[in-house]
Amino acid sequence: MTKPFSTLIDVARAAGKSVAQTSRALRGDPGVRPETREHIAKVAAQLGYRPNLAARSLVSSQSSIVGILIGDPNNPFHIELAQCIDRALLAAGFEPMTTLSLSEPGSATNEVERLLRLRAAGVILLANSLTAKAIDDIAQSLPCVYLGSLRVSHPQVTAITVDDKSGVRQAMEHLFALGHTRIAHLGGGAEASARERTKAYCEVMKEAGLEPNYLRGTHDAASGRCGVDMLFASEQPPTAILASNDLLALGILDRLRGMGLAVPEDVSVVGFDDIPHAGNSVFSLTTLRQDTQAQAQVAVQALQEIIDDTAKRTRRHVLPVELVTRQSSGPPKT
Amino acid sequence: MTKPFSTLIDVARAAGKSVAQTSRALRGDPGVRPETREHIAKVAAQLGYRPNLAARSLVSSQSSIVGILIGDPNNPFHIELAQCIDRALLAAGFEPMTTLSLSEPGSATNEVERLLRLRAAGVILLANSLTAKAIDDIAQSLPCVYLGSLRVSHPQVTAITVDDKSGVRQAMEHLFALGHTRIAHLGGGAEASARERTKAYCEVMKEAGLEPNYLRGTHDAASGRCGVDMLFASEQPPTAILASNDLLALGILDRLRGMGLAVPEDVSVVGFDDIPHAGNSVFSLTTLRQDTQAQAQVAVQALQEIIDDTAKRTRRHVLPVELVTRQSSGPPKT
DNA sequence: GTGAAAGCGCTAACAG
DNA sequence: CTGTTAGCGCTTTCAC
Repeated sequence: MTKPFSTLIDVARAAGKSVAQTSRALRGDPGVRPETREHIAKVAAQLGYRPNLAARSLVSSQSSIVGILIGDPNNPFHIELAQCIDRALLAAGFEPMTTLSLSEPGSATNEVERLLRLRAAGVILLANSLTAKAIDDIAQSLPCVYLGSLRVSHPQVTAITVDDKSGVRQAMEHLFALGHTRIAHLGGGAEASARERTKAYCEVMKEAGLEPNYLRGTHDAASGRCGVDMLFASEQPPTAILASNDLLALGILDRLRGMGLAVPEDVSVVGFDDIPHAGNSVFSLTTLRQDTQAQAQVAVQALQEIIDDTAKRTRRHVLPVELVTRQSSGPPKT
Repeated sequence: MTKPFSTLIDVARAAGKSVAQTSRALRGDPGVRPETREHIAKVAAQLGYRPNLAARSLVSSQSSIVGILIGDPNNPFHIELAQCIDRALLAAGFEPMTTLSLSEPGSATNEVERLLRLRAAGVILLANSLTAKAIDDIAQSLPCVYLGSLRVSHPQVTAITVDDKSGVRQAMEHLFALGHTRIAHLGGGAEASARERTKAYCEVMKEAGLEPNYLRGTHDAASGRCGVDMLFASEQPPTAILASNDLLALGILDRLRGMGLAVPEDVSVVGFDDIPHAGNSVFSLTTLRQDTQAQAQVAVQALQEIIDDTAKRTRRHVLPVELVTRQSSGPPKT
């Protein structure tokens, strides 16, 4: 157990070549004769040689590790997105390093600190409810791409955003077309995308000459249940509810059912994200689908550009969303 | 941007001390005068010094990175478990590195290869459906702890197992007590824990003088739906179904509802894991709760022991499960 | 094409 | 308690 790994020197010696040439050969550097390269490769394989990433990182003063900071691990949508990013990162030659334990306060800072110590190549932030200042700080200390809406006031951070406004509009027009007017909205927490959606809801309602009726909670099922209780405490309950995300919508569906209200007969519900569960026939949730693949692709490419310092002026990428109509929405009873 | 990070030498120079002493001070090594330590710490903080983990790893020839290989990222239970492990690892001074993209074939091997290049301290495998041989190979190349059942024939791998047998027995006794005799079972895929549960089901049925009636699929909702179709194609459908995990159970519930069957009036359903969704009133699933915290704790401690080479003979840890009774189980109709 | 040699930032003996 | 020094494994000039 004294020397479990063979080194470049071992390989060089065994191949009868110099370390320099061995290094070049193994890395695919052009300046090596094909037969030499092949020979070295064979010897390396034989010795079970594995490059020591730490040594490589030390000499090049940066590693290929890229952190993925998941905003909410309990949200299947974040997991799906993270998976796509993981894959895209791998394809681009990075070492993805996902962090799940972002629940504790200040852990994002801790996580970034760890990435900094690792001399990570960059970090991808998934819809974290971080303050704009915190995101700025991170972006300043290492290449960073943020997925999710971001207040326009922060142009120095590269953000991949989904078109929240258009999504909300699609959903609302769907409900209007169905004949709804008493449309309530349950919003999310501190994430900028939650704010955007709530804002868009208010806009659309006002445009239609209707009074916005909304509450803000957090992006989880519990908040959805709670929201229903509050919404239905009024004497003029809504006939449709637009949720800021699917988890919230699932909570709404759950409570509605618990109260003996039928969906969509008594109340229509629309979500946002299209998480896997949403398609279940128990829920069959009408929702707004995001293209996670595309988001991941764009995010990784944007990160690469920041790292290469070839970042274009386009520091904001907006991707479309698409309405998926299922059983949870229908015409109002009256 | 030529030198974004200050080094130990910078700190030493600024503090008027030697690198050795600076290193010791910053690491909390005993041989440093308190005031010296403080002074160095202050200077380091001032300079925004961050130890280069790569350099540290290089000289000590191993890093503190520990990989977490999630078996199925789409299973909330795995995510929850991974989160607990992440936290436990962090608390033990390791750098957790979770991998989500384990869906592709052979990716576990790739992932391990990456960890090896990183000279990772170890790896924790979450209920992967890896072959016994693959797990053995991994365990041989770096410290490894497996969470989930493992065939007894592989004593060289340290495994943290939940008491599947006792869990199944609890569930079955609950159903027996309710009056069920036509109890079917939907099993999981290649993971050893799935096999264990199916095996236990058969045992208990036979003990009760009943004929086992089961199908095996995979640990996901789709498989559950499909299983229901097959189970109810017979002229003597079951009055209760024991699912190998909650995802499967959720799929069962979903299809049952789609077929117009009431739960638990027409059919009782019991799951395994107690994922967050299981408690929703839409599902209200009777299931077997696992103590993820405890599992994580034990896993990290076991890993530590392997690394320190103080591993005891106890290479197998079995943790209890507890039946949580909810609305999805009740007496049969007849 | 190829090789020799100079470090990357840090820890761990070894001396004082 | 403190400082000097020798590498850890690798990439990278710079010669040949």
